[in-house]
Amino acid sequence: MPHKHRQFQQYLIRSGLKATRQRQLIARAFFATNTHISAEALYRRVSGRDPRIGLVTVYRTLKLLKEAGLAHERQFGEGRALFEHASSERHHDHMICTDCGKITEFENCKIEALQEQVARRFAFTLQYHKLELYGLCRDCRANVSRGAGRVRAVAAR
Amino acid sequence: MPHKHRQFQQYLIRSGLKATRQRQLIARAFFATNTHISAEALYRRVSGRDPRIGLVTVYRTLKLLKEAGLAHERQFGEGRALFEHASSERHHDHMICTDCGKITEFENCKIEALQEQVARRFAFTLQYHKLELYGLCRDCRANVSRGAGRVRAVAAR
DNA sequence: ATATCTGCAAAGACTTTGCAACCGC
DNA sequence: GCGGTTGCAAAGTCTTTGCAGATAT
Repeated sequence: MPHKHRQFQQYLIRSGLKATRQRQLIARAFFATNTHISAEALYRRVSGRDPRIGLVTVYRTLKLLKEAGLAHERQFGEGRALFEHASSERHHDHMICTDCGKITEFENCKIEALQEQVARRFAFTLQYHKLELYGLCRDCRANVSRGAGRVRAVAAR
Repeated sequence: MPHKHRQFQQYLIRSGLKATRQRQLIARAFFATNTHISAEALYRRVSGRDPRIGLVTVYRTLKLLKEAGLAHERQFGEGRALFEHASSERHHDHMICTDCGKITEFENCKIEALQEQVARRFAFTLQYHKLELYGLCRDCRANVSRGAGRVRAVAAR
């Protein structure tokens, strides 16, 4: 997807910033992911291609990607932040497996409408919301019910 | 409310732990709050009564309160954790003012039912969820529309 | 050429842990 | 007295910042 990468380049130019080798590499690695990724995990990926890149630069580039509107930062109650593509996708919420850590996205208009309703009742001006469902994903549920020796499949972190 | 305090005492005894002066003071101060409070803020409150108490002891006592089922720890995307009474209250969600930080609790069965429905559709076994609505509370909304020089009323932190 | 970047190390915010002195029971 | 506790300091985790040398335009 060179499209997002071009958007990033344009953002850099527009802002008088430089399209350095590191930024290109980090942005490309980020756009190549299709799930939520931590700064640390992204750092490990780019380290494979250029071991001299620092974790700090990854943090700084993720910040730029957010400013460019190309990345969202999410806090799922664990310590660290996870980043996902922003692009043109619509709003969505998350379902997080407490066993393997897998994150699934979903959206539900009815829930959103009810949220608006609740806010109205409290004379609250809704700006944004966060809805996270925690539980066992299909696979982990199967493993548990099978009583299998669960291997905690830790996702790329 | 000496009731919760007694529950805590009983939990300590049952667990072979000691009801020290510090624990009693911290628990009492916690039960005396009626809102969400950070470890730091609670520490400042007990410091007023006994300046020799350490922040570490506050953290440790909050952990005990959680284990006793008397406190819940919440992460609202900011850095630090906030603690609230658990007691016998039913599940509820939160509405957080992005201006003054005020936290309002609410519950809505219809939303909960829809969450179950979403989970079912993904063959996901729901364990718990987190729903947070962010926006302007009634007061801050009024201030903004009035164009008043907003004073960011920072809650006890 | 020069203003921006990088990477290191260090700092910062929040929370936990190691340890010697201390104190309920 | 014994074993749990405290408070200090130190460590740990995640993220940001200061700075001298490096680099894009």
